[in-house]
Amino acid sequence: MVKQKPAIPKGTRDFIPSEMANRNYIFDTIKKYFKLYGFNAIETPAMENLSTLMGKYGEEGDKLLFKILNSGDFLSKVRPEQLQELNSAKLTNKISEKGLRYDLTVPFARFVVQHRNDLTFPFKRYQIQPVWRADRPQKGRYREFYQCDADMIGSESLLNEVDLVQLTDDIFTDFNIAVSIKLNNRKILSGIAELVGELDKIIDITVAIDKLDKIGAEGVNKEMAAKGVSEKAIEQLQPIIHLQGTNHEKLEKLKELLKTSEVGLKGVEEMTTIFSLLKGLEIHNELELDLTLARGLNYYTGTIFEVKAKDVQIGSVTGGGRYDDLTGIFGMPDVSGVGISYGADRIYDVLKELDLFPKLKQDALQVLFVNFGSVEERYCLPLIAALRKKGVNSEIYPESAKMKKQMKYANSLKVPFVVMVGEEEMQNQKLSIKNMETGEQKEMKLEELINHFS
RNA sequence: GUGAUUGUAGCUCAGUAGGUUAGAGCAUCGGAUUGUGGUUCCGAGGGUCGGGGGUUCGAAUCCCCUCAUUCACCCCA
Repeated sequence: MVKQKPAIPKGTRDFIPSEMANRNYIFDTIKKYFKLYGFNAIETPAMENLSTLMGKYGEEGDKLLFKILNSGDFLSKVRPEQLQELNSAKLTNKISEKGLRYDLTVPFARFVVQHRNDLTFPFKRYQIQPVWRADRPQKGRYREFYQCDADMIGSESLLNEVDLVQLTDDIFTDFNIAVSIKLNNRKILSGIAELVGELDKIIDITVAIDKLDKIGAEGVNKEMAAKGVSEKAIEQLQPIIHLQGTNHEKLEKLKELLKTSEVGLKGVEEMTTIFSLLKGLEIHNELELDLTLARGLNYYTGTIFEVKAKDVQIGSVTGGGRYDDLTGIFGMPDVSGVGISYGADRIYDVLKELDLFPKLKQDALQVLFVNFGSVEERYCLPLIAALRKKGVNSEIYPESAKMKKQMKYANSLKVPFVVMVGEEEMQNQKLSIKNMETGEQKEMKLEELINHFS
């Protein structure tokens, strides 16, 4: 037999118990706040019909979808000349009709339309599940990762945006991660594009402006020119690229700059409202209107969010925004929603790098019974059952192995107490109990041991 | 998709001006110690040197191809 090297697909990971404890800490914390803000849990399947997923994430996103081969003889419906053509895109349509979900928002939109009769609007849901992207993995980027989404749908109120900012602030404050919460508005971006007469280049412009920190103003201008943005437009964009000051000051200037654009002004108005509402609240993290924030996902139409950890070099840990008509394509038009997605895996990386995981209390094994043989086993089983009934995690070592081996096992599992019941203890109706931390050993009755844990 | 990086034991890595049977630490198993762990000492098992081809008397080491890895860009959580 050929030995096979154990391996898992690129960009995926296993989690050992100690890592799971930390991951659960993240999920539990996020879940706690989701509930606190009135969101209810739902789940959707790992796979969706490709027709549901395709075309929602932009050209790049479509490429990154994991597609599932049809079951059975998937080539039976393909004509030989179609195979000859060697056109992957065309052939894919014939042999694959399902794919792994790319995010939780689009499946959620599908879910809302499909279950509209069972839901009360405005509807608030949270969803913590893995998503898959056929990206090239690198630091903080995985092919399978968990998103923790909170969305509200069926309400245009900007109170929802304010709520999501507060939620985000609460969550990262709890994690003790200093973050910068960046806000922008697609309407403002549209207004800017309209202003300079390059409506179709809006994505190119924002992507270029997004690189301001990295390549400088001159680099940004060069990139825009390379993408075919006219010289005049670039000239007009300069005051926007160099926009500075407080959020309030920026909005005031934008109001002036965008006075000829209806959409633009609407966006400025929305952001002004949001910032003004937030002003009356206690927010612990940095809050910034960031015009360079673009977000590639196609479906955003209003406010967009992004959260970056201040002390760790990693992609954004959270992102989201408002989508005015994501449900329209599934047959339920004019329903606005807004949502946000926390990247559990990146939050994990940040917490780990900053060494911020709390010392978790031991919820694993608390008591191990040493196994001395078949007579002793029989004697111990009811004692263990009694301990378990009292909620004490206990077990007996499954074989009557050497004492040293059993103690070593207890030690590596960090079991706080080891119970020894041999001939002598059975006669005295007592248990020898060793405290593995101090090394102390005492004789006591079962009740005394139980009391120790209550 | 583009550009780099690295591939040697289960894990982390030494070892290259080409030269006998390829090493260490950790982990595992056994013993010192047949009812006492985390310290110590002794010992054992475990390797197609990522794969294929080439150069050479001789390749982990040099050359070519290939696969994988990690990182950056793009994009994103």
